[in-house]
Amino acid sequence: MTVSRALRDDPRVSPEKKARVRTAVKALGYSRNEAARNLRLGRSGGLVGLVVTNLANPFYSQLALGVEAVASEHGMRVILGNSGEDVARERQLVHDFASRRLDGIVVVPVGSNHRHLNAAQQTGIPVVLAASPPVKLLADAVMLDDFGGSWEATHHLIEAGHRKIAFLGLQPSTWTGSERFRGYCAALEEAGIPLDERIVSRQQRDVATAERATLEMLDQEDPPTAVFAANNRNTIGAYRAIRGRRSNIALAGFDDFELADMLALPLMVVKYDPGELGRRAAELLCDRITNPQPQAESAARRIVIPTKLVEYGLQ
Amino acid sequence: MTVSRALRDDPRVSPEKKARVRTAVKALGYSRNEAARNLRLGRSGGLVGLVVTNLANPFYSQLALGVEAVASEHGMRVILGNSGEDVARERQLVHDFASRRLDGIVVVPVGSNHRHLNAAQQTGIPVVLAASPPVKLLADAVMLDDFGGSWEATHHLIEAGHRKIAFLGLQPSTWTGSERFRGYCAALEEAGIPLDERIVSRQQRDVATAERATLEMLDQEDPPTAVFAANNRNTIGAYRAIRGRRSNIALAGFDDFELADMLALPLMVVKYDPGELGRRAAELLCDRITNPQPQAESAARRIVIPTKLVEYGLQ
DNA sequence: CTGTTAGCGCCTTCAG
DNA sequence: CTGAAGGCGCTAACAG
Repeated sequence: MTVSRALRDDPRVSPEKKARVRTAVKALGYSRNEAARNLRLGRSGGLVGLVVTNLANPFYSQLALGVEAVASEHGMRVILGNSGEDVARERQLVHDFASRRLDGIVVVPVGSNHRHLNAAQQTGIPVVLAASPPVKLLADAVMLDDFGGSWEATHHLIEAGHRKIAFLGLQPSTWTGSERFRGYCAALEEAGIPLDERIVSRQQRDVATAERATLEMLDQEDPPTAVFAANNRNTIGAYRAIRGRRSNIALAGFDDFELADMLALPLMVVKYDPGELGRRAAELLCDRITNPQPQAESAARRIVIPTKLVEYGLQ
Repeated sequence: MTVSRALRDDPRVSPEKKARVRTAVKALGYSRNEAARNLRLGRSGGLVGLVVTNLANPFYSQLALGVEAVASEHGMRVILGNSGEDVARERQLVHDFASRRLDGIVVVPVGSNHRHLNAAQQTGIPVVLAASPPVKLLADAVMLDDFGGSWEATHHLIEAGHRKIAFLGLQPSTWTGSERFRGYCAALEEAGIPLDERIVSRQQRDVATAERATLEMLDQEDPPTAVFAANNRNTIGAYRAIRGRRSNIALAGFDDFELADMLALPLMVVKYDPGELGRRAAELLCDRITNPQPQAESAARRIVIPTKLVEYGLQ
């Protein structure tokens, strides 16, 4: 008992006894069981969970770095979960995090069904979404200007004279997949260009499939003169295809990426700071953790990270 | 009690009752407190710590992904710590992990002083090093063939006729910084080429400084005809410099990276799988966790990941 | 098949 | 200033 008190620096223990405790602790190699302590104190160990779909994608690793940085500033650590684009795995991770009684969770959701997040939230754990707004859920979220960025890039291609602009995208069921396509469609519509389904492909999740999809389009009898790719995987896949075919059609893509400015063909990207996405999400989360409020009373917050169109010239 | 049993799938509970429990659990949003469970079972929370220097570098994010994957297979989660190349922060992270009683720690150490790891190990937590061997420490480690890879790349440049080959590297105090330089030196020595300190620069940790260092070399009166860069940051920095100057000197670098094969100048890289590094490290760690042995009795294990020289042609 | 007892390591509360 | 009692949420071992 006295040791317990000494270790947490209780003023009721005399300084000399504290010193004796310290030396004994060091000699015996004792260290307090934080898990038991936290159980008794009814609090969790200063841990936040982070669920991303694919850490190998620089977008997510930069986001993770941002979350880690802010969490660290608040004295918290981050538990990492990689869902690998698998909804079941995401659900499992969130459930695991909830039963570990983490202090909060940041999720970049795979799909559009967020019921499993609801369950976690019900247990009193704050949840913040990144890159996608909550569905049937009252939760804070940090998002990108998906629509605006896509619209701007497509609009720019149109202004440059293109009328046959292909779209390479993520699955329509995802928020970003849908919003970025919507931005593309809106820009076409404003210019009076009808949507041509033959040059729209929306199922690519990696570079290889994006490259294949682009090659198929290039091989059509009436190929596009430009491509808008909805994320960095699609942009890089499209670049590989275009470059491989020695084609010189224009390319624009959502997401900036390393070496984008050093490629052999000009490229336009919708740029933003993925780290900022992570930082803002972690800030919202830490705020919820330190100022817990009844869900009903406080409205869910939304933060939108702006995007910027950047043109990389010929290197 | 019955719920407790049902949840852990005890055969003594009837299937139909289990079903009732499941629905009730779902309805109430209950989830078992893993901390309390672990406390009772006398085991720790199934968490391993991972300390990396910079998650924004794809090398580390791929490594982290590998660690996460293997840890997951073993039913463990990963706590992430980004040291940001700061030794003090690394020490702090390791100490924090130790007092949280994690089941194990994977560290990519910043410096060459590993005393703080010793302290963690003393508390009975297995430690595995990645990318660098332990110093004054009995611990498992997974490493790259730093020397061999660097030797091979430099040797290849020499065989191509180069005699003035610059070296761009990490700080000499780090293991990789030292080993990769040693490989470079050995290849030069075998070819009877004296080391020219004017074209050796060993302090670059990021792309910007690497680019600057390369530019300085290119501006020398007797510039190198080739560059060997000791990691992906230096290679990309060197590429930017060379391309920016419209120079066409040869470039080789340790680490493969995305789009390396799509650049406008040919490039040679020392390729290996960073994910494999993480996976093997996590495997060693999980083995230590499941088969705990007195330190003294079991020798520290070493795994070396092979490298392969790859030439990317002109795109 | 289900309930009771006891205790994991710690801390709060109340006596000494 | 220090100790004893009780309990955080869970489960192994033993009844019933």
